[in-house]
Parts: sequence; structure tokens; C-alpha cells
Amino acid sequence: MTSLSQKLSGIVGQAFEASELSADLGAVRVSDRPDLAQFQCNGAMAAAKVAKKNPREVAQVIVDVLSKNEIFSKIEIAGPGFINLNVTDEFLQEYLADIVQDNRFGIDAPDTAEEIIFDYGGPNIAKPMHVGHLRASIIGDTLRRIFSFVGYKTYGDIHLGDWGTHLGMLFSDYERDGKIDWILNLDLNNEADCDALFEDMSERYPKASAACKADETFMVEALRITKALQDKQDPYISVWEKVFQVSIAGMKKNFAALNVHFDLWQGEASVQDLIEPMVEKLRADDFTEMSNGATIIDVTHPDDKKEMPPLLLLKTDGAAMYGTTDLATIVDRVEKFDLARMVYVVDQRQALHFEQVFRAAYKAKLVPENVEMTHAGFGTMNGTDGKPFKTRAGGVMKLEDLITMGVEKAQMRLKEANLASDIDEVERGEIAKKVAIAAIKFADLQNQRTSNYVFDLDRLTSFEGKTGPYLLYQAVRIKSLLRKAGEFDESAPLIIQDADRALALMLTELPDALNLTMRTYAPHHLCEHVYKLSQAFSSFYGNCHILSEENEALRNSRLKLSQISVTQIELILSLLGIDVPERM
RNA sequence: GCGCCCUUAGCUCAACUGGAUAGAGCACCUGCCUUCUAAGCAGGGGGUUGCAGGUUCGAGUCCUGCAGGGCGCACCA
Repeated sequence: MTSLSQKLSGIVGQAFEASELSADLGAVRVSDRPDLAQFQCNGAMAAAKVAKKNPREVAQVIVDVLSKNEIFSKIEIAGPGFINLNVTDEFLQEYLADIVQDNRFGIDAPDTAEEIIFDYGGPNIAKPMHVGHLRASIIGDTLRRIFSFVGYKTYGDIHLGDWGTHLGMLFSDYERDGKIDWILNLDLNNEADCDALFEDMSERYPKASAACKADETFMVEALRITKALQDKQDPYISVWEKVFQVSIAGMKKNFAALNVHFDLWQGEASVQDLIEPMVEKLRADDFTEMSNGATIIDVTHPDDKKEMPPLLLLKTDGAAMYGTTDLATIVDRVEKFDLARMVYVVDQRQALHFEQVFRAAYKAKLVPENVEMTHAGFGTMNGTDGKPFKTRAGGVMKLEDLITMGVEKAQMRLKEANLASDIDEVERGEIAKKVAIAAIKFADLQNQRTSNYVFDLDRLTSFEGKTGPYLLYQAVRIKSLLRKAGEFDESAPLIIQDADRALALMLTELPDALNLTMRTYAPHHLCEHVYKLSQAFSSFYGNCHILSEENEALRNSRLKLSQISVTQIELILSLLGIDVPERM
């Protein structure tokens, strides 16, 4: 991927090489001090440290080489040995004209279109989706969109929790209520009936779960049914089939509202048949051992400094554990795809578990060494009190309710601000939905992935400042501007003056933001970038009255800059899974 | 007991391989809508980066210790 800063890095790198220094030292980045320069290179200081020389002298040698290059309008040594650089407006203008050709803005495809599976979401069937599923879903979905756009072959796998004890709990409750037949006779083609069951399960599950916790005989019954289900006995396996179908249909609605997409609807159940042969093979290949009656895989490394518990493959009673299912899933994926990477977007608290699973998978050669497995963990969602988030009633907040609240608030805000008053009610409803989703998603995605974050309803449904709706607003404003401008000469050359320069420079930074995001699997970097870009536009917009510009060449140039801006903002928002309305 | 993570402005958060004057948003204060959408723009106040040492030309970032908080440590997932 060649961004402007990478292009400059190449040029400065050559200057370092000419002095028999490593080209890596020539790394150029956008300056921390825009008042001093557009770009900076810190390599002279690093070089001087190794060579025990004066950094400013090292920098001077580099600067002497660079000064022959006419793309720079300023080359300066500052402070202890920073090399500060500005490019000429002509160069900037040509560079921009070049990268907008294919609407990829300097983003090159990777050398090979590696296949990557992103594992995210992980909701349990028959349980209501709550706000906790928000992070996993949207971080994973965003990463999938980004890698896919850049040129990787990606798959989003929802990895359902569809084979566990929670189903035994639910089914036993239905059995006590004599409602098993109701489910068995359910017509999957009847949407109303399916919705009714979906609703019923959502409300029933918390009660069933609480009952099992409170009364041991209920729990014993739930476990019996779980075992029967896993042995594929009727009626439970037939009930499961219906519950599975209805749950998926319900989830699809939820995820559609959130604009989250999955390519694979695999779950724990879909790999159960792989477990037995896998365990047999692991035994035969001598990767397993017995410990206190359980079958385990030792995953310690000789140079481990910390304790590393073994992966528990089979319990004393011979039943598989979730790590076993995860290994079977890996086997399944390696079989079906030509994978280069697997990325698990799962709660940070699972870090040890994934380390054990990954170690076991490599050790037992279930996955080739060159397949990279990453746990991109995310922090817990806490309430404003710093403790794991609960509603006032003490329960979890349903994802659906959060979205509804957001939409209602957006509708109110539209009315208050007297926006979209000339738009009919149906479109206004659509706009409110987009505003709400933008608010919720951006508020979440702008947090660093790994740190815990505070769930604050007011913030999630806030529309001012660094928010999703702000970004929509900027994009929509540009769209409106371009509509009013009508036809203009898009091939006219860009003119970079003082008022245009900051925006023009921002428009070159997209590849850097994407690279950083992909390297760290951290979408908040991209959020930061799109916010800065939108701000740069807003500032430009405030400074220049474009439509009334009498100099036609300048008017064309500024319309073109506006057009590039909205294209980029909309592209980035689409990578964040956020839709931009035509007007708002 | 062992291990991992966190502590930055009143609040919520950024700060890429160690770089210059630690940045945003909210809240607060001052301007700006009879020219393109004020969900906006321009500007202001607000900081001993939990504490104490160390390494370095340079530390929010690396090392050591301490305090406070969160989480995880085989028969749940």
C-alpha cells in the first residue's frame, strides 16, 4: 500500500542508503507539529545513537541529498535532529489527481489475496442478544469489511453457541410447561409463529436459567436433556432443529438492523461429528495424556516463564469441552479453506483459553505453522459505575431495545432541529434509523479494542461532537453542496491554496490509517482518521464559500476536493458498517 | 498463591517502532446563521500522564518497586 508518507519514506530511505545507512531509518510520517511542517523523519536521531554521532550532523548529510529533489518545498533540521519536510503544492496536486483515478486513494491490493476467517459475534441460539454482543459483532464485521476492501478474501463466521447446557435448561422448561409439541408442530414458513417462538424463548430463557440455579433437580434435568440432545435423541434433536432455525431467522433480523454481515453461520453443533475422529487421531499420534481421569493436551513450552494449564480435551465422563469444539472448528476450517489467518474477535477474558487452543492446534499439527491465529480480544463493557453493565432492573439490556431507543431519540432530534422537515415520514424514519446506528456503532468503534469501556446510553445516542451523526452530517452536507453545484468540470486541475492545503493533505492519509488499523486489528484508528478528515472538511467549508466562488477554476477545484472528501468519508463509513443517507 | 490488563483535563477517551509544546469530544466561557444544512465553525480556560526510583540526548510509552481497580487460572462456555 503506497500512501504519500510511504512514498516519501522511500525517497528519504534512499537518502539514508546513500549514506550507507538502513533505508528503514527514512520512515516519514505526518508531522506531530503541523505548525512546523507537513511531514517528519526521526531516523537521523536513531542512526546517530547507534553510530555515536551528532544527530544534527547525520541529518545534515541526509538533507543535502534531499535538497536535490524538487518535490520538497521545505527541508529543515529542527530540535535534536528531526528532519522536517513540506512538499510543493504542485506535487501534492499531482499526487492527489493520481490517486483519485480508481477511487482507491493510493491503497494497493496485497501481493496475494490471502484467505482470512474472522470469527465474531458468537451469540447463543435461543437467548436474546444483548448489548454485550455489540462489540464482538461490529468490531469483527468492520475488520472483515476492511480486509475485504483492501483485497483479502475474507469470511465472517458467526460461530454460534448452539450446543450447550443452556439449551437443556430451556428445553426442560418447555417440557414442564407441556409446550414441546407446540415447538415440534411449528411451521417454519409461518413468520408470525416463528416470531412468537423467538419472543417466547427470549423471555423464557432467563427464567429457566434462574430456576436451574435455584433448584438442583431442575439442573439435573437440564443436564439430562443436554446429554440426550448431544446424543441426538428425539424429541430434543427435533426441537433443537426448530429452535435453531427460528433463532437464526431472528438473529438475522437483529444483525440486519445493525448492518452486520456473516458469510458463515457455523456453530458448535456443525463440528460435533468431527470431534470423535479428531480425538482418536490425537490419541493415536500421542499428543494426549490422562490426568485425574480427564484427557488433556499439555501445551507448555520449555521456555515458559508462566504457568500454562493444559487444554482439557475430554472430561472425566468422556464429554467434550469447548476447547475441543474450538479445535474441531479449526480442523474444519483448515479442511475447507486455504487459510492464511484466523482472527478471533472475542472477549479479552478468553485470552488464556485461546492461547491454550492455539498452542494445542500447532502442537498437534491440526493447523499448518504458516497459518496465523490471532485472538483480537476486546474489553468488557462496564456501567458508569465501573462494574460490568447492568440495566436498572439488574438485567442485561437487549440489543433491540438499545436500537429502538436510539431511533426514537434521533427522531426527536430531527424534529427539534427542524431538520428534514420537507421529507416525508417514511424517509424520515429511514434517516432516523441510519443516524441511530451510526451513533451506536461509532461510539463503540472509536474505543480502543482492548480496553474496557463504559456503556453510557447518553453517549451512545449522542449526536454532537465526535459522533457517528456528525460524520453523516458532514457527508450529507457535501452531497447537498454537490447537488446544488450541478455539473462541473471534474477533470480540471486542483488548485492548492492556503485554504485547501490541510484538507488536501488529509485526503492522502487514508492508506496509513488502514494500514495501522489492519496491523493492530484496531478499528478505532480508522474512526480517528475519518473524524479528522471530516473536521478538516468542515473547516474548509467554513472558510470557503464554494458556490459563490467567481474564479471558475478555483470553484471547480474546490468542488472536486469536496467530491473526493465525500467519496472518502462514505467509503470509510461503509468500512465501519455505517450507511450515509442522501439527506438529513 | 500465580499470571494478564488498566490508572492521562471535572467526565468519556486518543497519542503508530521511545521524539518537539500530551491531543479530541462532552461540560464551562467568548464570538459567528437576510451566501452552499449552526447535528456546524473560530477562539478561551482546564494536566506534576496514580506514586517513587532507574535507563536514555529524549519517557504517557521501556525497566524495578509501591498504591488502587479489573480479569483469568482443567471437568461451564
